Amino acid sequence: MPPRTSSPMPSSKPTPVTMDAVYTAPGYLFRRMQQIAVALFIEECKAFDLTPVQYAALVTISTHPGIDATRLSAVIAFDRSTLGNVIERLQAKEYIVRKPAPEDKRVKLLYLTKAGASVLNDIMPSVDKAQARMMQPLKPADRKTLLSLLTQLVDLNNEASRVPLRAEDALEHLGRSG
Amino acid sequence: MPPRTSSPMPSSKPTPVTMDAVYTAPGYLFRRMQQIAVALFIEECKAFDLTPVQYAALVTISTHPGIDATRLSAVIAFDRSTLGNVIERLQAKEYIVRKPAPEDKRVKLLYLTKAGASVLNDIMPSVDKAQARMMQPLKPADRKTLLSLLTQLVDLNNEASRVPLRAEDALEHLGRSG
DNA sequence: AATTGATTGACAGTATACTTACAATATGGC
DNA sequence: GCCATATTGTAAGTATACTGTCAATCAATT
Repeated sequence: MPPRTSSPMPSSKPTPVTMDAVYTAPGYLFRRMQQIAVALFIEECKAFDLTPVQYAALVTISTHPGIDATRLSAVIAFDRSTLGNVIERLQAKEYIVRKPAPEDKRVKLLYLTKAGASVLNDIMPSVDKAQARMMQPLKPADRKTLLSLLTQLVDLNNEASRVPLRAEDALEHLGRSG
Repeated sequence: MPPRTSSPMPSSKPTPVTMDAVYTAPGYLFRRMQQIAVALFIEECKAFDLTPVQYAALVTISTHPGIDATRLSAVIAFDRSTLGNVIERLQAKEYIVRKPAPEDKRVKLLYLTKAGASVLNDIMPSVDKAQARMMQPLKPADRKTLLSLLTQLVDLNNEASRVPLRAEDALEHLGRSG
């Protein structure tokens, strides 16, 4: 972060504030891009009535049938409480079912229904289109650079988020790789 | 987006899904980074009880005293409805006041209070620290590259979001630049 | 076996972020 | 001056995204 003024002298006066304090902040730019990403996803996928979060949950349940809610939250770095509502909605749409785990009465295991597998299969091209659209304005080389830096940054900052990604830990017992 | 399988033959079978459908999607990475950015902001600024959105609103009201809610939403690309709640909270904390506009009975103009100006001045170093922390894991050259690409991408995708940034339009009548 | 501590799913509460709708008010064309 | 249209703030409804807390359950230690 560059200093907010070019004044070389310490001063007791309030620092003059400009909109740069917002517009050039990485946090603001990430918020904008997330906003844009969600808007494009919803637009491309409106025929399917699935949100980005619901899509990520469906993908994960598809690749890890029988996963429980807590592990699912760790695998996609969602908040556990938030995920409860997401699961309810997917269940209401009959895209997933919950079965009690026989060996642990606390746990409910998650499985795709036929309708869930079908919608997941059908929505894929639209998801890809949305993902492509948000990167489209950049030159291909710049897209690669951005994606690479973003992947690094998310990985290196993993512990900073309240809900760190714990893919490996969470999936140990399932004997599957994501 | 690369094809999801290497199968050269068309097939009626469902496409096999892997977690790459989530982890390598730019939209997922933007969501993660936003999550991380908010977490770092809250952590660094917890002494001030301000959220990132409330901070951005305060900065804008500070640089554009007498702005109204609709214009404010355009300047920081917030949803107008969402902003209503944000303004209420800032008002409850007595960081801003709303005064009816004399020439238009619909409009309420926004101004910082002394307490608002004070908290904005005081929180700045913590905000800068949070912004620096989220980029810290990258090498300085990579930080610059990422920030540049991100700025370009947000700008070029502006119209894609439901609430495009309209800084200039919104501020024409105020005779100020942000 | 009984207690301690951790885990799981659920719930309440706050804060974004969007949708649609609506009443009050302004504005422009006529 | 009047009327269709647009704007402003507000509200209700949905969906994330987090904070807590809690009861039920399980596991680990004594």
